Amino acid sequence: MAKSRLTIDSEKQTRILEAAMHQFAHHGFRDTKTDAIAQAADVSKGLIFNYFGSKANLYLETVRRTYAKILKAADMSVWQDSPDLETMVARALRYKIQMQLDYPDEFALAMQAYAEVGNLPAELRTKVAAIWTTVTENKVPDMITPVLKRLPMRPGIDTQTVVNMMTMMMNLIGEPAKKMIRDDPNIQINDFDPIIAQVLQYVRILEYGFLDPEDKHD
Amino acid sequence: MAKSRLTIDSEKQTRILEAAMHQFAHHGFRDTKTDAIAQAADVSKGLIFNYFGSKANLYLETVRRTYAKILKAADMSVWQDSPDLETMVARALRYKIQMQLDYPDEFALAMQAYAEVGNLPAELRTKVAAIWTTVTENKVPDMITPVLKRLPMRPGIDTQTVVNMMTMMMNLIGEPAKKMIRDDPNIQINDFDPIIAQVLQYVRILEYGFLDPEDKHD
Amino acid sequence: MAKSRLTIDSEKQTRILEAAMHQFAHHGFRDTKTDAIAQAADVSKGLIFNYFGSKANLYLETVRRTYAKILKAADMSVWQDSPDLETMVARALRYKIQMQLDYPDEFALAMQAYAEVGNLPAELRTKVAAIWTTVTENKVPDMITPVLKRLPMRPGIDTQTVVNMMTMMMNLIGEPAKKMIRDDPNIQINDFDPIIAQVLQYVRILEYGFLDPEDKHD
Amino acid sequence: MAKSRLTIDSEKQTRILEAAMHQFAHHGFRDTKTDAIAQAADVSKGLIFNYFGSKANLYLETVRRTYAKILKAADMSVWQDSPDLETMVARALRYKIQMQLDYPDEFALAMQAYAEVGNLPAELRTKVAAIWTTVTENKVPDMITPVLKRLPMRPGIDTQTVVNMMTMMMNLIGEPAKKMIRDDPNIQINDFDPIIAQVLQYVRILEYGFLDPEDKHD
DNA sequence: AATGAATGAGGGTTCATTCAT
DNA sequence: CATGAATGAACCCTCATTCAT
Repeated sequence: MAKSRLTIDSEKQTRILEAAMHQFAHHGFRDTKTDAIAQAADVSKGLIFNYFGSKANLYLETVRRTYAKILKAADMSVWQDSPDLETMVARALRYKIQMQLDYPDEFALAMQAYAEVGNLPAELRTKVAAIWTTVTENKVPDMITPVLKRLPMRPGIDTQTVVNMMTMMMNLIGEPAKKMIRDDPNIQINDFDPIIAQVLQYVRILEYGFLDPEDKHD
Repeated sequence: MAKSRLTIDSEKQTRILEAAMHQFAHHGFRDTKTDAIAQAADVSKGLIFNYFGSKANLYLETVRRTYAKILKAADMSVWQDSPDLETMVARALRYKIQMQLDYPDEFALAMQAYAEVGNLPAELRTKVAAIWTTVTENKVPDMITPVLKRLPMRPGIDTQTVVNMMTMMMNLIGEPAKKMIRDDPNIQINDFDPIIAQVLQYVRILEYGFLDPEDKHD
Repeated sequence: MAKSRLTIDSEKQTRILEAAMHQFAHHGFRDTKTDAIAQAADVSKGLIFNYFGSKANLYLETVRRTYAKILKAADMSVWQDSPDLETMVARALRYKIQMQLDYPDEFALAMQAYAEVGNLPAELRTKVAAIWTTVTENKVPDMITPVLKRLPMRPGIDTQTVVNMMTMMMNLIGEPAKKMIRDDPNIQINDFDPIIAQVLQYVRILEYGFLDPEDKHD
Repeated sequence: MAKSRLTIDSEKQTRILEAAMHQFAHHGFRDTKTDAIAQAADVSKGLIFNYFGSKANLYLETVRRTYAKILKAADMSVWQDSPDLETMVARALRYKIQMQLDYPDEFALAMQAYAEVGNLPAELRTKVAAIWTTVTENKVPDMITPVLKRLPMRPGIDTQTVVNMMTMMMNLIGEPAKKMIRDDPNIQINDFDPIIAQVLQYVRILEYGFLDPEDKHD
């Protein structure tokens, strides 16, 4: 029978996870030192290993919980009942950026983790990838499809394809937003209007195409 | 008169660069050990330093040459005179995948290097970024704009925006293609038809939009 | 609150410093291996770096403390109130040799450090030289001048010149004494009488000259 | 029967020894790289090992020949028939400095070798020390004794003691002279007058003592 | 004989992990 | 349970020495 190894002081555990999130987000897995995490969490280095077993496992747990936290905090319903697609996109993006402002470390880690999957030690890589799969497949509800369903699609268009493209476009803001937040931590939500507008342009092209239908050339 | 430095056995140099390419591509900079490269290249560790000075410099040189090799091999003209946009995209993608089949390690490294720039040691990061800049700014011709120029654009559409979107769509195949090649090294070019078809769907949506123009709803 | 650095086990620290002193004294900076120090101190190599940061810094610290230790132990007053110069010199030399017997490694390191300053890596050289300067300028009192002041100097003789010569003569015993101690670790203080007598001869010549004043030749 | 291993190109051998002398003189044994010697001698690194077997042996040979060269060049008779001791010392010092100007590398090596004996690898140390012993015991003629013999010595004064002291005093100029030459390679012999004068002061004290014989105090 | 490319043992340093207290 | 001092495997890089040509 497995004994319940350890009594965990969840306050300390939280401090560790938060410190880990911050460090991993900013330095990546390899360049984050357990020393730094321990110091930031005001906890002994030993405790980290007591609680999480290894640096790799701490990383895993940190990533897992970070995704969970983001998903939990996200209230996707906000933009459910938008009058049209562009309004929905605009709302969704504003909401997403707002979350990025509210949870900068969480988002930074999520993006960092996603970016560095390829660099992780093989075993860790697999597990992180697994988290990613689980999250996107089971947890993130598709908010786009319902909206699309209410729109008249051109015959022959596969809805899933459109969803994919929409998703890509909406994910584009993540990186520049991170940069903007890093450069000016006091930035306001309205400062992101230009990049939102850019995405809206993309969306408009998705809707109507870039070709001129009037032009009957050849 | 004393020679400036060192006579280089280009066969060994090639072996080193190839081994380095392979290792860096699969483990990234930090997790690649000079020992492993030496062993893979069937060369002593010392020689690597004789030839390249440092691990960082070997990485740099490997990346530099890999980009150069890819660019040199790429004959962008192939799809220049396509009858229409979709044909061009199809040809371009087939060509790109063919190259990825011909140069799997090169592409893997290129993608890996691009992905891990953010995690490199500061000094190295700068230099790799510089390579990237040089390559994209000076070497890679924009093959899309000329084709677009011959097409009737809807009023109000910014060409650059369309180019960006087209580029994104065309870059999508890289990652899945890498995976497919890794999973089955004997894969044939035709096996990629489905993902090419997928991209073509994306392109068609970019051209015509996904909304049905006939449907005058509300 | 987090401690600034590291709790130091001063017993281990002492062992390290002693081992370092011994090794550096006998092999010099370059040829002393941190491995050897660790082994001699019965401590892991890592700990040396935890405590001292680098081999160079360990050297510096070892030299610094060695000088301090010698100076602290030295009670210069012993020979202050000697009836005459030769008695003072004899007492000073016996005292110095006694110290060399009590602190053989310390003296060996002091001499080695002094001798190898010129061969140290540039940065280290500067710092060791600085220690040397501090010690001689601020710590070592000039015991000779006061005694000389009480003696009638021949007109035209510069006191500083005499002090220099006296110092040289008194420093002569260091090297042979070290050798004698190394050859026979159980050597007694009286065994050094001959070399002390030798120095006294030198001193007597300094005092009275070697020329016969009676001989009015040509 | 030992075969005469190798035909030696004595021109190359000379170049090697000269380069070695220069390098060893300026960087010491450990910090001199065989690469640097080979390059300076315009000879392959391999040849050095063919001719001298090892770096240590090259060092030994270089030191040996350097001492021999200095001794051979020195014409000690120059100051033999001086009217008095001080004139002899002055002449000897000027001559010595002149040689130091003529053979800067040789003297620099001699001094460096003497200074770094303690730092040499054990085996090498022994051999270098042996050279030193041989040279001083068998080769350097005592130029001072004859002069002293013509002077009236105070009763009870041991001639050898005086010789030792005279030698010390005369060796003092070596180090400052080296420094001066290094600082200004175009320095002239007369520029050394001050330090020669200083030594003469020392000599005068040796002759007459620093005590005032007139002062019958207490 | 001469070359210099190639070797690889070793050295200083880092840092995840352990374990005695 | 918590600590953090201690460990030591690993890693990059240097350079004397070798040896095929």
